[in-house]
Amino acid sequence: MVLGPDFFVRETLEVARELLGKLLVREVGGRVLWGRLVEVEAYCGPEDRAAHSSRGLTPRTRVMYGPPGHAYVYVIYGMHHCLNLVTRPAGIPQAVLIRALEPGPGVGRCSGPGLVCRALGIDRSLNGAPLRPPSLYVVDDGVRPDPELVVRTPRIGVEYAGEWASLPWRFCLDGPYLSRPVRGRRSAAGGPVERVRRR
DNA sequence: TGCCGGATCCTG
DNA sequence: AGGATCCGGCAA
Repeated sequence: MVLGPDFFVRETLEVARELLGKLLVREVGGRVLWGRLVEVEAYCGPEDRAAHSSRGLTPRTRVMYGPPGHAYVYVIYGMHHCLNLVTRPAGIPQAVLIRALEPGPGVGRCSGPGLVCRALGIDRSLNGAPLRPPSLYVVDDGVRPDPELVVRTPRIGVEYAGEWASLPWRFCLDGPYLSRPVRGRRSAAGGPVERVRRR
């Protein structure tokens, strides 16, 4: 089933946790691209100093202040896109950053927020778009992730956010598709994970 | 109007 | 370890 606003309106940390294992689906140019969500981060503005919305309502953060179940897409470092899914009712500027997917058939490497957008053909034209077919949406296919594999860590790349940086608001489904390995865990073989060939 | 840093990725 | 590359936010 397709997840709608009543899924995304809830507590952002709860939405983030429950997004693990769901399918992110992108339909573009007659193709259906998808992957299973394995890494997300919760951004709980405006209090959360790591969240873009901690600076208040601006043209960029406008979508985060809108209703739940919409895409917030922004450009970072001048060359990459990052996809967020807006949570909470309108007026509460929070969202979940999509950091990594286990790619579906024919989909390229999706381990990292920029790579997710590259692999699924997501850019700023989707900023503010509602999460529903036929362009971009999230599907629950009934597969429940093994709770043993769910790991929480601090968020990536938000060192500037002071005490907010250390909160365990990154949610991972442990495995080979994370943007960065989870600390304190080893691969099944016990050795270093083989570096995936780049493209 | 101008400057500066960034929720990144890739190569050396 | 550093470069690519540009937009948004803030100061002036």
